Amino acid sequence: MRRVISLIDMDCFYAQVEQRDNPALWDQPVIVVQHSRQGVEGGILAVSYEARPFGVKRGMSVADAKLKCPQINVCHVPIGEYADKADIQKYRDASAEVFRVLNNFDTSIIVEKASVDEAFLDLTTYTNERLEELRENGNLEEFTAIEHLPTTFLATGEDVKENDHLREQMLTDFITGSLHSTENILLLIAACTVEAIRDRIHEETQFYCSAGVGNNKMMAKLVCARHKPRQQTLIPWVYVREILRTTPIGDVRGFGGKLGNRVQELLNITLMGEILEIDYSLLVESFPDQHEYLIAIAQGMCDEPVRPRKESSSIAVSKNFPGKLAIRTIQELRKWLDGLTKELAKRLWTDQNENKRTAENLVYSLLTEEGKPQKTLKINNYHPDVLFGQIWAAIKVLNRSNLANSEQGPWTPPILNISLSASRFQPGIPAATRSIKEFLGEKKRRKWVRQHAVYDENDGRADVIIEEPPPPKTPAASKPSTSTIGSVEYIVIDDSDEETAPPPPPKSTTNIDYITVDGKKISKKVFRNLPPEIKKQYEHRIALEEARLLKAKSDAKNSRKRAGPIKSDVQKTKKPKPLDSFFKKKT
DNA sequence: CATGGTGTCGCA
DNA sequence: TGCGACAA
Repeated sequence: MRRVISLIDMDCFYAQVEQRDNPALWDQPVIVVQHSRQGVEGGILAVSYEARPFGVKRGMSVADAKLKCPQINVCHVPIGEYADKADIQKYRDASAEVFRVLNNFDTSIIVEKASVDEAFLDLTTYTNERLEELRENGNLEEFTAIEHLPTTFLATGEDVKENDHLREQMLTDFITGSLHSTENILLLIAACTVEAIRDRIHEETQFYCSAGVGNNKMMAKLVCARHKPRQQTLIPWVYVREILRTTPIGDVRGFGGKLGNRVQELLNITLMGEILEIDYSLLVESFPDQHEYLIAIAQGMCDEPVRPRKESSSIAVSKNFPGKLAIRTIQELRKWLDGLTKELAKRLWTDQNENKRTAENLVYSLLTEEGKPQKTLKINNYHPDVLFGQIWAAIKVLNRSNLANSEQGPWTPPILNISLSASRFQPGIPAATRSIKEFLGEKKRRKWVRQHAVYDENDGRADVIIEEPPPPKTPAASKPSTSTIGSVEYIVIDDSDEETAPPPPPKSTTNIDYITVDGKKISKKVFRNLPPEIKKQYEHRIALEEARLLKAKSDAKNSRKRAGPIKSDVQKTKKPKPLDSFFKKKT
C-alpha cells in the first residue's frame, strides 16, 4: 500500500524570522544577508516574497538587490560570539519552535527534520486511523469539504497557471471522483491535515509555510514548489507520470548536482520522463549501478523512508577563507581555530543540556588547494581549551612551511576552509563531563558573578545562592596536555581559583574609548560612523562593551556599598545582564 | 575573488 | 574512517 507523505517548507524562512522580529517588515521586501568578514557583506540568503517580483534573488549582492529594489530592507545574519563569522543560531531557534508544533501535533505522524526550514511527514498511519474512524461513524466531509482545503492545489500536469476558480473546480472534480478510492481519500485527509498543521504553525509561531502532499518524499518535495508561498499542492498518484514527463531533471531532489548533470549529458535529455524512453542498454552502460534507481525515480517511485528525527546528528561550525583571504600564518590559524572551537563548545554544551547526550567524535577538516584532509578525534571533554589543544596537536603537523615554530610563522599551503563537526552522540551526560560542567560551569560562574556583579544577577532564581561548592578537586595537571587525552583524568582544567573566569572570560577592556572586536581595538567613534548595515553587524558587541563599561563605572562607585554577596534586590535595574558565563549564554 | 554555513548520506 | 555529493 502506498504511503502518504508531506513536505513542509517554511517560506523564505530567514526573512520571516526577521519580519517577526521586526513586525514593521511584514509585507515589505526584505533580504537577509550574511557577512563574510568584518563589515564585508556576503551573499543574500533569503528573499521575502515581496522582493521577488523585483528580480531580487538568492546569492545576489546587496548592491544589485538595491538596484533592483531600492526600498528593500536589509537584515543581517548575526555574528558569532567568539569568531567573526555568521551565526545562524537565531534561525535554528526559530526552527525549533516550528518543530515543536510539528512534533506535538499527533503522535501517529512521523516527523523528519530535513533542514532548518523543511520537514518531511509520514502521514500514512495517521490518515489510515482517521479513515478507520470515518468508516465507523464519520462523515467524510470532515476532510473532503472544499472549505477545509482552502490553500490546496491539485497537481495534474495542467495546473500551471490556474486561478482560484479553476483551483476549486479541479479540486471538487477530484474529490467527487475519489469517493470510492481509498488511495485518494487518504491523500485528501492528508491534505486537510496539512492545512491544519500549517494553520497551527502559524498560530503558534506566526510563520507561514507551504507544503506538498503525495505518496513519497520525492513527489511531496517536487510538488511543494508549485504553489508558494502559503499554499500547498496535492499530487495524486494518477498524475505522477504526467508531472514527471515534463519535469526538468535538475528539479528533482538529488538530481540538482553532478548526478543530474550526468544524466542529462550522457543520455542527452532534459526531462525526467525522457529517462523512460532511453534505450535500455544505453541506460545500463551509462549508469551501471543506478539504472534501476533512475527508472524508478522517473516513474515517481521512491521508497526512501521518513526517518523520525528531532535532534541533528552532528553539530558543526565552519568558515570559508576564499581566495585572498586564505589563512597563511600560524597565528591566524590559531586565532580562527580558537574562535571556532569556542563556538562549537558553546553549542555542544547547550546541546548536552537540552538533549542529554554527548558527542563522541570531532571531525576537523582543513581545505587547501591540495585537498581537504579530514580526521576524526575522540572528544572526551567539551572545554574549548581542551578541544583546541587536541585539534591543534593534530593539525600543526600539517604545516609544510619549514620556517615556522609551533607558535608562529607561515603556514602552507594556505587554508581556504576550516570546519569542525561533532558527531556520534551518545545518550546521557558522562559523569566526568558533568562534574566538569558543574564544577567549572557553576562554581566558577558563581565566583565570577560574585566578582563582577553590579546588580542582582540572581534575579529571583535560586540559581545563584552562594554557598561553598564542594571542592571536587580533580587530580590533574593544571594544563590539559595532549598526552593525557584519552584518559579520563585529563579533564582537569586549570581551576587554581581566584583568577580564572569560566572558559572564555569576556575580555574586559580597560580603555573606554575602544571596543574590542576579535582582539582588535576599534575606536567607538569610528564604529558609530560606520555605514549602518555594517555597524549593525557589530551592534551586539557594542552593546556588550557598553554594558561592561557601565558596570565598571558603577562597580567603582558601589564597590563598598555592597556588603555581602549579591543579595541586593535593591537596584534591580533592567540592563543587559553582565555577560553570562560562557556556556550559560541564553537567547 | 568569493555565496555561505551546516547538515545528511553513500561509498570504498 | 575518510571522502565526495547534495542541499539551496
